[in-house]
Parts: sequence; C-alpha cells; structure tokens
Amino acid sequence: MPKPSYSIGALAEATATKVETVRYYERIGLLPEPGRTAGNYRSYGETHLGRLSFIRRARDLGFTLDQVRTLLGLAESRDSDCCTVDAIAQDHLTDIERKIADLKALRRELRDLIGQCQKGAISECRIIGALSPR
Amino acid sequence: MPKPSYSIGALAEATATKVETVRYYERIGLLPEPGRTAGNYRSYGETHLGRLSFIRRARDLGFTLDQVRTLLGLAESRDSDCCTVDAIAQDHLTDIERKIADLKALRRELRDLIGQCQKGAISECRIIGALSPR
DNA sequence: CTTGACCCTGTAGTGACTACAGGGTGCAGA
DNA sequence: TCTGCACCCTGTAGTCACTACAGGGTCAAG
Repeated sequence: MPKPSYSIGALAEATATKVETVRYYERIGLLPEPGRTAGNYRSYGETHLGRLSFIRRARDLGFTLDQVRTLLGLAESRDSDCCTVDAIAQDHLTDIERKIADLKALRRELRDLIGQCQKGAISECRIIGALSPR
Repeated sequence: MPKPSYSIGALAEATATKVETVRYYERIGLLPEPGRTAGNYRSYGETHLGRLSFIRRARDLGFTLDQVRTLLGLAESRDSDCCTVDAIAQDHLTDIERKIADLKALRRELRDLIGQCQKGAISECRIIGALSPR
C-alpha cells in the first residue's frame, strides 16, 4: 500500500493546529518543507505528523518555540544523554513556579482592592484611590 | 516658586520606567504630550508624574493597557460611579484565577515528567517519550 | 460550467514594549 | 575654546507566537 499523505488542512486538524500556524512553523524552520503535489499543494507524511504532534504537545506544556527546537534536536541525536532534556524541563518548571507565585501575590492585592469597593462615587472609589499616587 | 519640571529621564527614573516606554505611552495616547524646552526636550510636570505612576501601578497589577486607558478615563470623570471600575477589577481577578489554575495543571504534568527522568540515554528518556507520539 | 471548499504567497497586524541608527543638546573639565 | 560625555530627539524595525488578510490558484461535486 502507498504511504499515507496529508494536505495541510488534514495535518492541521489532526494536531489541533491552524493552517497558518503550520505554515508559520515551516517558515521558521521548525517543520521541514514537505513535498508538493502537481498543483503545488503541500503533501505531508507520517514523520511530519509526528513532528508536529511533538511540537504541539511541548507547546501545550508551555515550552517556548526555542525550547521546542532544542528538544527536537535532542530527541533526534541518539548519542547525547537525557540530562539536557531534564535541565530544560527543570528550568521550565522553575519558571512556572515563579509565575504561580507572582500571580498569587497579584490575586491577593486585587482581592484586597475589590473587597474595599463601596459602589459609591468615583471620588470615593478605593480602587482608583489605590492606583492614584499619594 | 516655579512649578517643578522633569526631563524624560527623570520622569522615567521616578516611575521605574524606561525612557522608550514613556515615549511609547505618549505615542499611543496614554500619556499626554508634554511641553518642550528651547532645545526640543520634553518637559513634564506633576500631572504627568501622577498619570504615569497610575499607569505603572495598574500595569504592575497586571491590567492591560486597554484596561488602564479605561480606568484612567473613569478616574477623571467624576460623574460616573464605581461599578465599572469594580467590574474591570473583577474580570481581571477572574483572569488571574484561571491563569493560576492553568499553571498549576501544567506544573503537575511537568513534575510527573521530571520525576520519571532516569538520566539515561535519549533513547530511553521519558520526557522525550512523553512528547513523542505513540 | 459554476460554485464552493480548499490551497498558494506575501505582507501586516497583535501587545507591550525594546533596540537601534543617526543625529542634536547641554554641561563640566582641560 | 575645545572636547568629551551623558542625555535627548525622530523614526524604524525587532521581539514572541501566532493570526488575519489580500489577491490569487486548484479541484471535486453538481
């Protein structure tokens, strides 16, 4: 049987990606250029599907495209070890933990502000007051 | 005594803002155009300082520039009430809470992944494995 | 033979800045 | 007076990760 092939729309749908995003990944060199049909349509194979799935999963986990690029490179080089991968994931985890802490601090401040709102006139608004200097 | 005036650098420093950012706020109409000196330098007064402080505080609390614009408008119109301000703050709080929940889910996934790392060869790496399809 | 869904390239827009390039201004020290 | 330097000016382009056109071409069904 012949190898399966996907149009850009089919590939996009299979990976919950927009068509424009697939072309974007190609443009920035994250996804290799596929073959073309007689009518100049992109024609993708299983390796493209696998690679795009990898990219989307990593993106869903919040890795940057740069990190994804590195992870893809590592996944392909059989002769390096797992430490770099682990380091990237660890760095990312640290980032996320910092963001969670920042957002919690922010939430606390906002809750305090909102709790003070008396629904009165602007001139007595505590939120505006808290934002205004002095 | 004469009114105090600030150069763009002084204003930026007083509000922990970069000079380019101050000019950017002016360009997008968030900060009114200041007067100019003989040498065409921007010359700011106390109202500019107050307004920029307001903007920075709101930004630090994570409001978008569009929200800041609305808040500034409300702060200036004495005849509206506090409800709109409260609604903006509430919306923002909801956003933040969703972001915290999303990040926590992500952290859980990443922790699971990292916990499985055996520091072995790439071919056995669980992180890469988890990202790769099937 | 036409309609409509899909595909193509190329460019510009988003948010909130940031970073130049290529010049002008203002002031202190030699 | 000269020179250096920090600061200021405008205008444009870059960042990240897409997203949204405009203006066309392809292809299969009816």
